[in-house]
Amino acid sequence: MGATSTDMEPTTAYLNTLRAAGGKRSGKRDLIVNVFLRQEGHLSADDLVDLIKREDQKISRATVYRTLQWMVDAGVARKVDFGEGRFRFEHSYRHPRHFHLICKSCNQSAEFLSSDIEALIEEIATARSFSARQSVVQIYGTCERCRTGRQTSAEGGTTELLFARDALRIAIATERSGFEFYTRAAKMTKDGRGRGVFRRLAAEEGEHLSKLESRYRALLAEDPQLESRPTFLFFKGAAHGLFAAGAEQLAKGVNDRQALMIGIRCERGSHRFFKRYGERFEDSEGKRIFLEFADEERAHLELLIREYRSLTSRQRGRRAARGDRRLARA
Amino acid sequence: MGATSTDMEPTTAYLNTLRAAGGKRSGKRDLIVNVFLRQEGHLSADDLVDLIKREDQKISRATVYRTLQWMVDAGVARKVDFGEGRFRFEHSYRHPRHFHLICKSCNQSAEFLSSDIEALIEEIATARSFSARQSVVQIYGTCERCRTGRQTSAEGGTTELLFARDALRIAIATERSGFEFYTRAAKMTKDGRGRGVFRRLAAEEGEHLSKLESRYRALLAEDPQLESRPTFLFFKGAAHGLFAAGAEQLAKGVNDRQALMIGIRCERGSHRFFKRYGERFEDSEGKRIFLEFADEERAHLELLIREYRSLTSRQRGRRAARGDRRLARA
DNA sequence: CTAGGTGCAAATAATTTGCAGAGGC
DNA sequence: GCCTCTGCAAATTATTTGCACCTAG
Repeated sequence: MGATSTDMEPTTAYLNTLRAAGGKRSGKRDLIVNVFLRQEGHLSADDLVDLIKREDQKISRATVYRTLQWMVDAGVARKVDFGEGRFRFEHSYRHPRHFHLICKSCNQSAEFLSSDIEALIEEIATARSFSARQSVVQIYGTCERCRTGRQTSAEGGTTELLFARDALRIAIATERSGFEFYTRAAKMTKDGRGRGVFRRLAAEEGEHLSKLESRYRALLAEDPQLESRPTFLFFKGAAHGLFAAGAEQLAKGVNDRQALMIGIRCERGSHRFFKRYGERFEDSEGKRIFLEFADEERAHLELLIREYRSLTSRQRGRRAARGDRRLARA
Repeated sequence: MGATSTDMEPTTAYLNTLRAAGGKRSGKRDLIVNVFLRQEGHLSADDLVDLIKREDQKISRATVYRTLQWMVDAGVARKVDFGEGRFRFEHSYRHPRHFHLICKSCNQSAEFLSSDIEALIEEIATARSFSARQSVVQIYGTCERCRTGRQTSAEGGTTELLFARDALRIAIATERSGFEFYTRAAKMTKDGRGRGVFRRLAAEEGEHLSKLESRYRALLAEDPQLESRPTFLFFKGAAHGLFAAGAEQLAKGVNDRQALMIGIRCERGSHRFFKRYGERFEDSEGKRIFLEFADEERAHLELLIREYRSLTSRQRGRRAARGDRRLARA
């Protein structure tokens, strides 16, 4: 029913890309694909047949099934199974893989993503030496609306906007703790050159932080209710892991080499996180934010690694010099 | 194919319980249930029909379906959906709810449990004010055997033994860190009475630890390969969370009240964990271990809470006394 | 005797397939 | 003209149901 694609252009462009990729031809397949992409939510094959019938009486159920299969192969659609004894389909355009909350009472389903769960799943697969291609997480139960009767707090909104919002929130939290981390590290580093590196990184993080904050404000302008909508992307590491943990370690007192080490670990962790999610979402604000970020973190990472190498080689040199002196004394 | 129920007695006893609960009568339903319970793994309705046909030619497919439904209602079986377009069934006797690794290549499925994932799922459901009744986690991909061709490291083994093994491992790790925690706490507590409490708890944890260790050895005797089988129950908190985190906090230096507080938090956490998993597994070694444990932790918890109250009331008394003196001076 | 259990065959429901004709390039 | 897509109807697969009959309590 919803049928509100913000604009039609990207859809067409997107389809052309896919048509090329799919390698097959088009006829009224286009009609089916277009109707499908106009919908939002999870359609059963039958739902789609009904919708198509409104525009073309003589379309066959078999064609709809065949087109659905084609869309799945082409990557336009994903087949999802809510245990109803039939499959449903959701489109994947500007819509990353995600998990589901499924209400047994109204049969509606809500979506979420949890980096923490994904990380655990990866760990488990590795521990069992299982090579995971895809995973399904479904929470069955009763949604708020069905339980309380009344409208729930600002449901819905495009996944695209929600993803961008959460991406930005996480990016901001990370930048903030990165900024703190480098500021603190700069204060406690004895080596003059290392101090310079940390200062420079702190400055960069600070600058990027303000850019992100203004981008966040711009995003809020697009949908006044955006801030009150429920979380889509869960990631505990954002605020508490990564740099925050690093900052805690710093507080315990470390030497310059250790500080660099911690910085490297933090940057590597956040680079991985942003890369993973950046790659998941084709052509969207969230993707751009994450990939830019991943790039910046990679640059920092490289800088830190260079600095680490330089520091250890200088230390080795000094140790060698001391050794020479010791030899001379002997 | 497997068909190795360690002993037949518990199955029969179990069925009697259920028959009473189910409220319905038995005929060749018993045959179907028995054949079903003898199998292990995930059977499709059709697999079961084939198996039954071997023992009774004239049994009807419909009866098998009806009995399967009855078993699900009675709690003997669980219906699982691996997205094949049909359902499979697994029995729940001595077999807690769990998650699945599903190999797309050989269609075999392996089981696991992750307390960490479950905790995250609960958190997400709460954040979205969704009341979760049940959740599904499925990892699709390729298993080791299909990938490497050769036999994988000591696969299989009853879920029951695996669960008991992992339950014991976690219990031992927890006791160990609990022991360390209380030993350290006793050392640094100034208040004489509080020190006594911590010492007593340390002694209890130590004693229980050795009991658990001998139980673990006994378990290993039941299946020589047990120790090399893959992990079934994943729980990061076991070693690193709970008491270990508490011990770390202690190391930073705290006063007596704070030490009690930390102890309370740790005991509460482990009590919850053991209760949750203890309740999940009916009539098994794993269940007994976990519930005994939950009980012991609860007792400790109560002791700590009593001590905390007593300490704060004594402090209040002292503060009041100081206040009186101050008033007298004025 | 009577509620529920059982077999058999027919009904559903979701999805797939064979085949002859239509359409794009 | 060739290759693929499409419609239609029949086939397949998984599961359920109506109905007459049977059986345990």
